[in-house]
Amino acid sequence: MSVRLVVSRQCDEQHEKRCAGSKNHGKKNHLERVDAMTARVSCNDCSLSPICLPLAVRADELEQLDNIIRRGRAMKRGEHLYRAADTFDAVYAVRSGALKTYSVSEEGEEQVTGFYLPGEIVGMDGISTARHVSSAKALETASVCEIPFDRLEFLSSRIPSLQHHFFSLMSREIQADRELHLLVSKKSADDRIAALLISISARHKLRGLSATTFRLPMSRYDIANYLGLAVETVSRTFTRFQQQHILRVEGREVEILDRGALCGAAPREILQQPC
Amino acid sequence: MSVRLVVSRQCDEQHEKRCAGSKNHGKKNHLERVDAMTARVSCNDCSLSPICLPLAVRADELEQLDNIIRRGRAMKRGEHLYRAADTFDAVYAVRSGALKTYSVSEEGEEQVTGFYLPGEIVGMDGISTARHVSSAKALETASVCEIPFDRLEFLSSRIPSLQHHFFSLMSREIQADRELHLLVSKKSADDRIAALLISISARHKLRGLSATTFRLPMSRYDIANYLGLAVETVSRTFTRFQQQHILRVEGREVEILDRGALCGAAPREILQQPC
DNA sequence: CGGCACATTGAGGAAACTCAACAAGTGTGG
DNA sequence: CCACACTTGTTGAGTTTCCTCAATGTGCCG
Repeated sequence: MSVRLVVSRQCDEQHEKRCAGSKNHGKKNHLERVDAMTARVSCNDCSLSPICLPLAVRADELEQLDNIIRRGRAMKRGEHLYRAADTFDAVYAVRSGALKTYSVSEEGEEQVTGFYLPGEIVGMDGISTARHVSSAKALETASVCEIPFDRLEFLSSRIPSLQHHFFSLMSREIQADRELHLLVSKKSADDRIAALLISISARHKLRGLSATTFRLPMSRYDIANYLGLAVETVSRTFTRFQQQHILRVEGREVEILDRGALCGAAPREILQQPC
Repeated sequence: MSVRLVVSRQCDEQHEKRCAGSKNHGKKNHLERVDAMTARVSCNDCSLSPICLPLAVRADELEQLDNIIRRGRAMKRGEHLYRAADTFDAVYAVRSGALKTYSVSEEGEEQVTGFYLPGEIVGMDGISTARHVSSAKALETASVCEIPFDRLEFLSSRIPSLQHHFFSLMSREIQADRELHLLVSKKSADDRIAALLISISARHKLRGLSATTFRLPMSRYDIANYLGLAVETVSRTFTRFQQQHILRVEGREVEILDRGALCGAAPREILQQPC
């Protein structure tokens, strides 16, 4: 039942077309060198496969999926994966590192719309417009797998479970947005920050990492922006949580000392899971 | 200050080329005439077809779609279409009237997550969990067409344009949520209310109804809840808009007197189109 | 007509914002 | 290797927007 996957297949024609149109064209070669190891790992050998796209397909179908994916594009901190108004032709699975998505209003104010950790899919908001409506930026050194959307659609119509999984992913994205809506429109600053911490904690845990100790990939500004708060409020809340022995915070390093208190502050429906 | 909020969750006119095939015969003011006959009208004869699901399929495929749809379920004001935790097995196209969706937090507080007008699709948030995560309730006398989701998935894998349209719909839902996020987390009460009014106005216009004079299907409480405000704030804002001759308000009847002021007081690029 | 949900208006208070200053960490170039 | 600019984060003081509480008005339905 196991399928051996060809490591290479890096440059099929779709890929070339895409590269040609990409603004980041110039960086490609450099980046592929940088990440030579991870770039070549097939889905089959990827540790993220249980929580990433491959979970939706049977082993014997995985090769088809594997073939359309361009793996391991490396990104440096601050680099853009795509920008608002870029043509949409792919979605991306985060392989390592972390990204944020954001849009910019006409006055130039930024709105952070999401944070993405390994195994999560970025870029689904551009489907309807054929252009990205937001931008995606690496919060730290990261790498992503590119999944050309037209091919994914084609494959989806052949593999029902993949189609379903993709509907499912988008549905989950909607759910998450609704929970965020509740958070931002009804909850206090404390609740919002607690909820974000718990969410990140849970996502770390899902990846087999510590649920209590982790490094926040984003700045206070990003947190504040995402949650609809002022930076100062975020900072003060962290300080207070620390005084109350709920957290230990040192810059971006966080240790959750009293999960119960956090959960109490943050309603649990935000987490989709018991605290 | 500026806000972005989509004109319509699902049915703006910038659709894929695929929709070119659908004929739009007489899309007049049918929406207001809720006659008993509507229950039996096939998609083919439905005045909403240019902005509803049928726009995604060719004429010769429409019959297949038509066959899986259970049409014209009538609902009375306050009646539920589904409730959170109900098993998810269908999505619904609003045929007439209006619905709201909402979830209830553990503390029992309600969070209104969306308003749905004729031609829009409700219920897509339940796909990933196989259960609805929110409830949908009629704001007034309404009727909906039920679309069993497993059949829709099956059909989607046969009709690429339908699959794409559905991805597109969900993507648009995500976009709308992101814009709402910006609105709620960054904008003033004035801006939020202005943006909602403009959104509803635009959606009415798209349906061939007046963009300046319309009746809000939802209560002040729902508006406040949706926008993350107190009812009193909504009320006061309406009053002030009226004093400033931006609106004429009489209960739920609204007339937009100064669209420019609305757009400026809240934003012009809400619409991705001139205001 | 009363009962009830919905809506408006006023007064006072509080959570979070803005402004401002400062501290610490990061990177760049001389 | 240090000086300097710059970004990021923290803390304080005063202000503002919006919320809460409370009272009253209005329309609808049995």
